Amino acid sequence: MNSGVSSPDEPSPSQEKKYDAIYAVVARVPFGCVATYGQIATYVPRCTPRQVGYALARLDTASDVPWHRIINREGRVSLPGSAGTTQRERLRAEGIAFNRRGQIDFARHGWTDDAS
DNA sequence: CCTATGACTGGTC
DNA sequence: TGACCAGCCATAG
Repeated sequence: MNSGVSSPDEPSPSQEKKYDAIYAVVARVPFGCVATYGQIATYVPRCTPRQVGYALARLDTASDVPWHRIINREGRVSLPGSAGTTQRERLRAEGIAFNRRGQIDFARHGWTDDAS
């Protein structure tokens, strides 16, 4: 029966599923490569870069998703504080190098979905 | 219900 | 390259 819960459209699972699409694309990024929020949003219909950033922000640093491979269009980490430092460390551990300005060269590590 | 903010992007100057 | 503006969706108060 009712159990006291109406659950008209159970929003909880629905939202998680939507984020799952974003995580799936992020997980598609190979080792030693990086992608931008817009790039991820491009692979997820009805999803905007804002949404991607929000989905990743809701993630945990110990998540199974390689969120550290996601950077902004400037080729730089957008995470504030220690979180950004941690991301740089991870990228560095994957063989990703930074420019003189601390930016990543997309021509060198820019991920392309040519394997789709 | 409305307003404000955010791990953003694209176009224009 | 950097600054400004508008669009986008979700979460928080």
